[in-house]
Amino acid sequence: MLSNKWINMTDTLIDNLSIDCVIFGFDNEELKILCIKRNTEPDLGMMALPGGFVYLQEDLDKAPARRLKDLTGLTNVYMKEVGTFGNVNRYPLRRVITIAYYALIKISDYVIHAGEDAQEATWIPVKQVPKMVFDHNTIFTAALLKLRERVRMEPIGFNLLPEKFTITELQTLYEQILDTKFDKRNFRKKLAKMNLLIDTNEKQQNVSHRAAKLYSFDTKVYESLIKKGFVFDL
Amino acid sequence: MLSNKWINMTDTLIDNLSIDCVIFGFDNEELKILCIKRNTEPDLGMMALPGGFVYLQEDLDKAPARRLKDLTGLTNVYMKEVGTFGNVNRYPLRRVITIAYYALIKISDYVIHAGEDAQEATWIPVKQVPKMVFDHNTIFTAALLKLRERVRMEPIGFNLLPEKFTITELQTLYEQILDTKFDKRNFRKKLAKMNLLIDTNEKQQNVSHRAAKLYSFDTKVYESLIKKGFVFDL
DNA sequence: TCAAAAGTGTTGTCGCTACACCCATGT
DNA sequence: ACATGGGTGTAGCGACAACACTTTTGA
Repeated sequence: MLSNKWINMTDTLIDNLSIDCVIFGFDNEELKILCIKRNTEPDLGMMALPGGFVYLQEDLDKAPARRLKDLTGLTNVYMKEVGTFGNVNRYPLRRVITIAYYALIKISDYVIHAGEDAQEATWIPVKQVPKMVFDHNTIFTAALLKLRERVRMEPIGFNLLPEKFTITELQTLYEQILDTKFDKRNFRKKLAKMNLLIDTNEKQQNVSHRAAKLYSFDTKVYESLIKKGFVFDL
Repeated sequence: MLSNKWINMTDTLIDNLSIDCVIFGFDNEELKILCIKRNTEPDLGMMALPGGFVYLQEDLDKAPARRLKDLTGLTNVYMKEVGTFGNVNRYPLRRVITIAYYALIKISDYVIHAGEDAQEATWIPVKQVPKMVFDHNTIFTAALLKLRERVRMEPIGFNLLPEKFTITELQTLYEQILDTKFDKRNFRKKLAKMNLLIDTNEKQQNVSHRAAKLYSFDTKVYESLIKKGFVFDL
């Protein structure tokens, strides 16, 4: 056991080890990630993934959760490791390796909590991500690949959609993530077989066409599907 | 760009960042990993995964390759990242986070090069892995899960089998990795459809039963299968 | 001639894909 | 009434699992 009896190390940052977050969100049209403008040197003002350093007395996976909370106000967010990026010269000032994570959040939740962070954070469609600092484009690409891989193993839509959503929204989400098109009828059939959706008996409001039914996820079924390593091929 | 013009940093180790390797091998009967007895404190003499620290001037993924070469004499080995292990107290002396990798090697190759390393390295069946130091059992379990996941995406058998092998050996390998049994006929049928095997026109020697044909992998087909993200479900 | 593993086909079931029309709602 | 997306069923095909016997070889 480490002890901080003699020296208070709680606020000490490890300066050769950082974390970066690829935060995915879905606005019912496009899959997006949250980018910031750097407010420190080097490359002040350039676009970047939100990231930061790890405290000496902080478990590694707590660091991205902390960063995410600072930025969005959200806690208990779905978050997975993407991988490690450790080329010698990836960071210009000194040797820093970074651990990348991706997070899935509901944009609607984020909107409520926005503005707590001073940095300009913006949602950028994954198909229009600009040149970012350091190796952040590489990290982003790796994160998107991981998401595509994972989406077949776990019913991830759960984390990106609002509490109540239409089946078309769910289908659009999967089409955006996997960059494909699905047949509407087949999609609904497969989904139906999973017993994953609960009919809320509500409908869309104020749409200029037939209003779609709103559904929510059945958390129980969701948990058990994950547990048995279900393959979620849509 | 970092410069080592003024200080020679080539031999400087980063002391809060280590790598650990889960090295898988297959002896035509069981799936095994290579473990060592620690020859340094702490926990001298206990079983551990081979690992080490990273040089300041070394790309992160070069470190496990270097460690593997020191231990086995092998280069150009199939190697993938497992993940990062960074709990505050995982290493007793100080805060060290570790990046774990898994490697797939042909045991037959290893035997030839054995003995170059002073540490006692032993092959241990994955079903009989003992208590190891620190969080190495957690790392091993994560690596095995990754391997099981990956084995469905890439024809990994390639890396674990000798140049020439029988179909039964290949089947046994997959059964060992996934901890299941397959039907012999169905296994062979699916395999045949992939065009992945080349008949070497040779047979087993000195077996006290009907000798099996020896096959080798068709590297071309293998590459193209990987490229198109083939799902290798057996 | 026995033991031990190699090798080989068929059948039923299930899941997948492809495909086109009517329905509800707001303007 | 029209424009817009919501919602529904069927048929053919291919993939998969289950299943048992004959062949080769060495002892």
